[in-house]
Amino acid sequence: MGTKKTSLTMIADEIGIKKPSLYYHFKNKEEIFNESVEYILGSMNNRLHDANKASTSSKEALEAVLSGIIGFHSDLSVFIGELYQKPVNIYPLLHEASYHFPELGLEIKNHYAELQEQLEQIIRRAQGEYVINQRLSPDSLALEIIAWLEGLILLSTFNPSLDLNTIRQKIFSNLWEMIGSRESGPSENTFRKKIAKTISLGTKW
Amino acid sequence: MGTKKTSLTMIADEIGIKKPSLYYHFKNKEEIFNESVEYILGSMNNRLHDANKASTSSKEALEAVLSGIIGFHSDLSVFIGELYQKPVNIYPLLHEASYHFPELGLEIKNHYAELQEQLEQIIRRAQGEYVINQRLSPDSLALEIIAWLEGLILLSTFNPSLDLNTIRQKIFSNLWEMIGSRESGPSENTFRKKIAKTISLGTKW
DNA sequence: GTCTATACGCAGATAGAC
DNA sequence: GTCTATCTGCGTATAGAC
Repeated sequence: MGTKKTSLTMIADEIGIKKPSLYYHFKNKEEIFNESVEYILGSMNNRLHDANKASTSSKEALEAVLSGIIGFHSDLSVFIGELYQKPVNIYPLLHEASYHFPELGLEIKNHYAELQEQLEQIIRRAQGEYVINQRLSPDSLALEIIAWLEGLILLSTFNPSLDLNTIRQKIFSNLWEMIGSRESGPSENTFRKKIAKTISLGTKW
Repeated sequence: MGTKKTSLTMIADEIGIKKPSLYYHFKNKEEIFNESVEYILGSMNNRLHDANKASTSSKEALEAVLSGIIGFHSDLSVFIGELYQKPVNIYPLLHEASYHFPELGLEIKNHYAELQEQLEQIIRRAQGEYVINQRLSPDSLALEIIAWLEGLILLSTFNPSLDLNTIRQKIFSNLWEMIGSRESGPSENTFRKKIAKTISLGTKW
């Protein structure tokens, strides 16, 4: 059944009750597991929703969403870190959940789909404002940004010296250096057209 | 102790012997776990070494190393997939190993450090050849490429429709679109200078 | 080298007292 | 709501026969 590494005894000890008392609140271990995952997904979604709502420019929106994901994981780390001293990565948990319980797997897939769509919208807006390289397809880029960030979170759990909160600014500026627009928008295009027109007019004369 | 999800009974069944016979070959479960992780790290390192050796251009080298990582995970998936029907991601295994056993954790850290250094060298070479954007710092970029790829592998285990082997070309071209050089290198710069010189000579006459 | 038999501990889970 | 007592099953591990 569910997370084999976390026993009911551990859970009971942590919240200060005895093991059998858990069965008053939950049907079985699977129910504890399911509700935990749903709670985590719910609070992550809330956070992303708030982040997107509060920001104005497309650049700000993208950074707010990514900061939201990092912040969420940091909160989890601190929350659990007081007991086990190690930062905790929730992706193995989500992976296991989606492996064993199809309904949860579906919710997790939906979570990713929503996140991807949210990023896609921000990217399209940013491309419309000539802030992001137009040659990058929004759906692929959204997926790759999610992968990039989750990979960084994964690596930061391996490597304690890689603290995402301290290098956040550096990471973001690297990201913009990579995905930032290479053209300067329509203003300069019309400027170039004007020059070309002037030159062609000039050669005619 | 080690991987709680995989019991000795499962291992014994899989290789066709009885459970107690495992104790003839290994001292205990921990030894099985340790040697497995070391075997995996070793074969991954061999693969990366071969990939880097066989390639000529810096672009080829980078793609070969990344393909090596993807290929390694695919092989693992097929290898285990015949029994459990699901692609397997080794990062949770590495994570657990580094969590429980400090010596293994050190080896895993070294593996990542080597990989990062290998990528860094390729990136420096590519920047010297004006193939990769010079404004990206090689160490950060190496780390972020590793994160990007591991994130993609992680997501592909969640989402079966995301098959890295089929979209490999698309991923790579996106990567180059992001990190590719924005300047044209000294060769074209001198070409431009020559043109400018020619024009100025022309106007002189 | 591989087996059967067996020891011991801890997991999840239930019954029933307070 | 929380507890003590207890059940059952599976885990790792060992002893000793073939």
